Amino acid sequence: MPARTKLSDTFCPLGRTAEFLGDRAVILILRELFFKSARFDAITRGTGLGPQLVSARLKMLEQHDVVERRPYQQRPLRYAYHLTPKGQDLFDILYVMRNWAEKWAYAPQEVEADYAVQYLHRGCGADVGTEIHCPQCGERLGFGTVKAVLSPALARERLAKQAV
Amino acid sequence: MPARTKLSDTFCPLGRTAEFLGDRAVILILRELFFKSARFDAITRGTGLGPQLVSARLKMLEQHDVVERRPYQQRPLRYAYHLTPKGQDLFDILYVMRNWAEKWAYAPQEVEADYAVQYLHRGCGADVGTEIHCPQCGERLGFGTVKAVLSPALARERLAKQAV
DNA sequence: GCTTGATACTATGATTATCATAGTTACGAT
DNA sequence: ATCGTAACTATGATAATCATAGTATCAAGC
Repeated sequence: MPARTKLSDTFCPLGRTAEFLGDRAVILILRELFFKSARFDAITRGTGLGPQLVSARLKMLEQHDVVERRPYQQRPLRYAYHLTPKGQDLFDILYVMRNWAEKWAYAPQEVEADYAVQYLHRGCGADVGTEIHCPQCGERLGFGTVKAVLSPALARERLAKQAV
Repeated sequence: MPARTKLSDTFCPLGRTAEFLGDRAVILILRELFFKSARFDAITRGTGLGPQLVSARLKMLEQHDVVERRPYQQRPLRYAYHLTPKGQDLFDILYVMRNWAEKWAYAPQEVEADYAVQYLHRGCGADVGTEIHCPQCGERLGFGTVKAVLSPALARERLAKQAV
């Protein structure tokens, strides 16, 4: 295909995230990294993707400072991949993706357990469930429960795109 | 390219979400729908994508029961696109994607406002910020704060993939 | 009644991303 | 000296995406 349209120069934060998280390969690679599969072959096997794709994406993620390549042995020299703080903060996104699938996208046969992946909060021991909550009042957040206020710059950008 | 590897028949909920959310076009289209741009041309212009792509993705999302096509006028007959409950529950994912970008992926020039999009909880009025919290103790959730417990089926699947 | 405009798409050909498969490099071990 | 392991790179086929243009249906204006 022709070069895909550039999205990263937008005031919309979601557009910028979509630019590189809107990619099956990236999501799967991040999953492996969160599961502590740090080595190239483990990532390749865990994702089922070809090595060129994995290689290309890891390089890209490294450039974006999401992933860091560190040697884990000297002879022969071998590198493993680790999440940077910026990459670790992507946890929220993968966590919420999991939430949605546990509720809506069922596995082929299902189910021995309530969840395919159960998450327990290390701090208090609670099962964190599949919802997100308001930090102040604790009520469930979701579609319609929040009001979006656009910055002037983003509002202008959106308006311009709708003009004919 | 050859048909891409099928991901949906996995016990991993994240893999199933990645199958169709791991796509720039889908994320952008959902953004427009959450912003109440329901009509085809509004979606096309708002995303900057070609009409064939938008058309193909909307059909796909309709098949997955994420989007619903409803007539908004009779003559000439015209349809608009709306999120189903399943689609509305994707809000959490887009919300958290926005959180990450507000913190890590800056816009070209920045910044007139703290956030490009500020979210206020309709229930209590609070700015919901950019973090997610434990529903029980209210502490911040993130990388390392939760323990993942895999179901037996998913654990077996992961083990099988790592075998040589 | 003929043209213009709006809306919602579909069709075409060029270009590029991804795939499966195989090959490469560097070393350790047998 | 060959085999094995780990981490990739190279190649050619195929499919997805893009820009651009075109189709279909009706309303409204001249």
